[in-house]
Amino acid sequence: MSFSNKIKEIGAQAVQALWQQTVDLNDIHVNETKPEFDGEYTLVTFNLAKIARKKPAEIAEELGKHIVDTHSKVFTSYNVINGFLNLSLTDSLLLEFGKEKSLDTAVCNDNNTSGKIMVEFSSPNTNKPLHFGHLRNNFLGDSVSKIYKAYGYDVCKANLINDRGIHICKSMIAWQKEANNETPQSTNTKGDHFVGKYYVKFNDLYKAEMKELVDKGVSEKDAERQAPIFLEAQEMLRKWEAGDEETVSLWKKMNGWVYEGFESTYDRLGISFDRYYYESDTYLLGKKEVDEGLEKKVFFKKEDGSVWITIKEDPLDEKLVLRSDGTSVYITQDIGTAQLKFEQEQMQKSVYVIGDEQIYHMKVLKFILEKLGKEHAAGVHHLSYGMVELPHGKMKSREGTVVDADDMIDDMLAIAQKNTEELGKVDGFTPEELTQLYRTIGLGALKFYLLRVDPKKKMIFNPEESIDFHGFTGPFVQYTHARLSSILRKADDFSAEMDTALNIEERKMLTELEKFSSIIEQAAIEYSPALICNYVYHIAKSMNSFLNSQHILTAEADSKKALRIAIAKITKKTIAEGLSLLGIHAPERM
RNA sequence: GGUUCCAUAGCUCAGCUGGAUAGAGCAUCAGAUUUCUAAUCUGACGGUCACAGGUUCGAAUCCUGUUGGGAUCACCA
Repeated sequence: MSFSNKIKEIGAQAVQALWQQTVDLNDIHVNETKPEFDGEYTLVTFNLAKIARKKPAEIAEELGKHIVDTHSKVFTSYNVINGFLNLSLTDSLLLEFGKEKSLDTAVCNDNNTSGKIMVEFSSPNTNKPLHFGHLRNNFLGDSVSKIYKAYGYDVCKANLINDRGIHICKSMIAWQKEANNETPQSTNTKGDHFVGKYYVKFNDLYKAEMKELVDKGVSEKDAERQAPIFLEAQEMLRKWEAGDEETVSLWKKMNGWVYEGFESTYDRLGISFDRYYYESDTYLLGKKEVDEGLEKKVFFKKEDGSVWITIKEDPLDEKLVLRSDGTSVYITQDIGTAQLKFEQEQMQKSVYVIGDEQIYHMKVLKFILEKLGKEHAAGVHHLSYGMVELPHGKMKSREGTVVDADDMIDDMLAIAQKNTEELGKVDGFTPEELTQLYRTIGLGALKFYLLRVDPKKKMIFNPEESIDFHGFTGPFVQYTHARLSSILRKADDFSAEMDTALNIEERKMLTELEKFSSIIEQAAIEYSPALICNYVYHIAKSMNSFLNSQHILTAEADSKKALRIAIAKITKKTIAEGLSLLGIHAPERM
């Protein structure tokens, strides 16, 4: 149990003993003590005033005395300031923690909540390559998966490929019209970029046709629907759903190109999945669910044959679940996918990492699943995140105004290389190790940059300003890890009893390090890798400061040396494990 | 218009279920290296927490309203 929870329990027991009142653990407020006061943890007593019917200062005084008297192994002393009860932990408690965690095992192993969770993320469209915004999705999903695993869950990472629909047909049409049978191989282009090029091309053609119609006096809205190339795309979707051989084989060919491109990007990012779902498989399941829902009167059919659900009566809000021509829409396949997922994994929680522009869509999906009486509906959670925007506005693949993910990665690796070379830190590495190091640092900077911001906030990325390597960044944390590794290598296998009086710096480090597992718990509950970023940075910063004033290898006594080596070891492990929850590697040297 | 999210230092962001004098990084300025990795450390400068009310011992945090910005409300995905 974490120190903080332990103190809450002790506090509650003390209230019981002193005033014969039962308090909920949530009503015992325990904070970190502000640095200007003595102590590590502070118990807030204002809200206990009613229970104890005394002034806060008196409560704090009595509680402090009682707590320190009855738990002398945990607390050494207390002080009361303005009604705040500051408690100091005993050296022995901190030393015990230090001894236990400096053993050669993982630092975090005491979260063992059981349960199964599926995290769906990435979920790309097969008509365009990944851009910078998608990276946020991928990193978030990957990190949340890792956090839940550390939290004690059985995790299944899922990728739902949007491999069907009108947008795919658009790339196919443009390719048929313009490509003269050229392929990624013949043009030496990465498959996803190759196909993305034709998606952009379709929109160029589409726009030109629309303009022509508008010039003839057709309204813009009608022009959108009447443009011949748009009608062709619609026709192609019908053919595809009907199983037309030629269409399906073209579709397979072009999707194949895209998958190759995606795989290479995932590989570079160090991201993998346990299950892949394809909408081309699940949309039929969705139709089946819609049929069943019709029987159960959850849905209703309009005269033209389209199928709807009523979300709200007043004001009327209806949602289409099946088109009048019998083809499925986005939500149809989502209903099917949700069912398939649950049949396969029987998970309690199902997280969807999807941009916040789909909040309404996900609400509707959950609503429909509930109406259909699906037991897994309750576990559905939409982890939404804000758009990544450029200083000039949004990225739009249709218009080609995007920061491409592959280009971004290349840039980061180049910057990592440049910085390393400028600092003259390339000696002693083989060329292969250097390539690996640049990848570690470059990707570390990129992932940290995108994960450190609260997911629900939109973020602005200025491509003109490169991502920093100083301060609150991935490389800063990685550097601290490398620094500690270096010191620990020099420490060899030094061992000695570490029982010694702790100074304030040592107490501070150990107290901070102890919070790791509760940070993981909180990050899991809030689905927020940003909390891990903050914590891991905080630890790294404290450690660098610690190293500035506390000598490790030349400590004044063997016991001190042993203690500080232990602190260095725990910090190193905490950083490495924390970074790994973000999908970031911690280098031994950099 | 309905729904919903956001607004904190010049910039990018923390601030947990309300707690002590609102914190980091970047930028600017001034320092620290014969010493375990200076991709580091120490300090200075920088704030009407969008605005106005309310709740209470106590509000950046909760409630209401206002302003500004984003998203969404399709037989698109």
